[in-house]
Amino acid sequence: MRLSRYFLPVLKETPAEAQIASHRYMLRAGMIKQASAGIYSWLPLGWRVLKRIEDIVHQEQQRAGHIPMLMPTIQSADLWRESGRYDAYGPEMLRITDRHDRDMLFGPTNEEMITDIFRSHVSSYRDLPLTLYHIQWKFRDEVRPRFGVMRGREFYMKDGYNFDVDRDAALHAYNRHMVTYLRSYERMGLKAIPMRADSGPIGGDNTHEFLLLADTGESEVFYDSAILELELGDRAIDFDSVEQCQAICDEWTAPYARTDETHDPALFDQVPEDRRRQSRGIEVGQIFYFGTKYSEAMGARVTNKDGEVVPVHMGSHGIGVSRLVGAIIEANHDDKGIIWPEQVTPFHCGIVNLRQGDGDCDAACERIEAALVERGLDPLYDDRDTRAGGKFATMDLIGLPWRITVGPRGLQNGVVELTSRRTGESEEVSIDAAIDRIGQIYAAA
RNA sequence: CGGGCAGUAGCGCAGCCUGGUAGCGCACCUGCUUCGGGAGCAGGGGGUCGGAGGUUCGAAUCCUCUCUGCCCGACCA
Repeated sequence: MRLSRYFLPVLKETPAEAQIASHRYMLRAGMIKQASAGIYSWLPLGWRVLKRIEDIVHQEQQRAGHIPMLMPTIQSADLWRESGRYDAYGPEMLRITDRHDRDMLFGPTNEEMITDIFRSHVSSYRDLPLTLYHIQWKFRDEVRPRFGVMRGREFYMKDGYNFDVDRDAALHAYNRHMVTYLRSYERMGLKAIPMRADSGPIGGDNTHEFLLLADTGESEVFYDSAILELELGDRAIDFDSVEQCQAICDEWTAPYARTDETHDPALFDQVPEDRRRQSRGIEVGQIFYFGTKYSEAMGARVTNKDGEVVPVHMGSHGIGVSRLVGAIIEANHDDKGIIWPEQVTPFHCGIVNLRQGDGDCDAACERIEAALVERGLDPLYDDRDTRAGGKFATMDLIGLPWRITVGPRGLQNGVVELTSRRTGESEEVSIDAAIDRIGQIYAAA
């Protein structure tokens, strides 16, 4: 993509309303524009990151056999009256009336709707296990939205629902989700820690939330630093294997890790002192097993092997996709701007032409751009006729992990500069070597 | 929902106290010079001062109401 033809409205100055780094940088980098409190338009650069996160979530869910679908944003109040949550949810739920004076709502979550779909079409244990999910916009009318997309009213979330014949099967689904979540975060270049949590209004007795360590997090967290060493890597996982999923979950839940809601100082004291950590965290996902809470209320039953009609055991699982964009920035930035992990970066590499209009520089940049595109990568070529300083500042702000700088001085010696946004380290290499290096970096990631 | 603050050009702000018909920086447009970390000079465009009512000869400025946004708290993915 050529910057001169793109839409990247960067701001030199920080809008007054933005308090935390991710919000400031998302506005300044032209990723989002506020539409009203807690509601944002996603401009092209922000949209790219959102989609990359979404892609990873889709891939990891489907790898585990979970089935994608899409439910509407607007729901009928009737379903929510059945579960009893129409009254229980309170003013956080945005209630809408249509032209026929019917009560509607903008969905804050989809347990009722998915349960309705399930009960309409499934009646035998033979059709289980079943896990359906979608990635869709949600709305919660927060009293006080803040921190940009980190705590918006409208937000983009993956929410999945498992249906199983009994508690054991549902607990395997729970474990399976924990594994898919761990892998998803890892693939985004993040260290998210599963922590025992409160179930809140969704209900249920088994729940973990996943927290990203960041100073601006909303939760106080306590953990054993040993958990930071754990890595799934690219190990082969059989998601049908109860034992393997259980083993991975055991591994990740063995070290102490809790939020202030469930913190137990006595247990924490048993962690060796040099490994005790206290910090702040951002919640980027949560998994629940809640048994038959909704299936009983809404009559989602199947006939089991013994011919008995039983309510299905369910769980729900969420990843805050739009929130992750902000959370990743909170965990990856410096005083110049964002530093994207390679796995979610909006463009793989920036190309800075220091002397726009110079035949050699233009040709070299175009050659680099074409070669990277040829390799299936998305470079962002800053071909604007502006000075070097502005181009560097823009690249630093939008945080592309790699930058190839092309100038007349280097070209005379047959080299360009390859710079890491994260370390700031630069090296002078030939054009071909720069292209190869970028290619290799992304082939590995 | 309690407490606080703010709405003046796309963004950041001054002007308001002490009423006299709107200004600065950045951004934008034109020209010339410049060109490896947000250039310089010259010229130019853009605002019914959030909205409604009131006081006054006259309101960005004073008064009343209202809308919107932000911060702290309670709440939350």
